[in-house]
Amino acid sequence: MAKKNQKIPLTYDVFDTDMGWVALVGGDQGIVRASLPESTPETALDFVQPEVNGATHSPEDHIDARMLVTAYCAGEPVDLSDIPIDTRTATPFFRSAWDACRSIPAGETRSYGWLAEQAGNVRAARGAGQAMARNKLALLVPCHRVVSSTGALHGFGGAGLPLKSRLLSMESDR
DNA sequence: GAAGAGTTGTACT
DNA sequence: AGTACAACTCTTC
Repeated sequence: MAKKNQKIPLTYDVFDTDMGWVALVGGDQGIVRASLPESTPETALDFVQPEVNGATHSPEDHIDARMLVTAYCAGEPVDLSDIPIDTRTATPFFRSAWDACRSIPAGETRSYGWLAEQAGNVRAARGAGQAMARNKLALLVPCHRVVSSTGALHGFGGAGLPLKSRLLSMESDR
């Protein structure tokens, strides 16, 4: 008990969606880490590998999250913000940025500047971008709805860019 | 349209 | 505590 590092019991789950396999890792407070839809469950798990290490496979604990994410990937207008997320490991700025990002309605896009302003400082657009970059909650935080001020689809780590475009198209077409 | 400078925040050493 | 890095935005050529 000397350490104040409270290791909460983590549980993970992997399931197949219309877009691919998604892995979720969560604790008592909510989802701690989530992966993007991948071609194979192995890849999805690899995305959350640092968290899965030591976690227990408990699909029952993420039954609602699985249902929501599955519906979302199928094109259903579900509200992913219903899924509880645990951002205790992140800084207040990140938390605010993610919260603001979840506040963006489906089909709409906001700029990093807007996100930064919601988080506290409009000048912190770069920091806001980093908040999205370090976002561990993938689909749960609609970071794909955040674009640059000029409207260009920036960043998204490469492999996520096509997915971002696809998600935007799906939401916009809806 | 393209290039360069400026600011803020996080992570690592 | 200081340094390095980042998915930005704005001003100027």
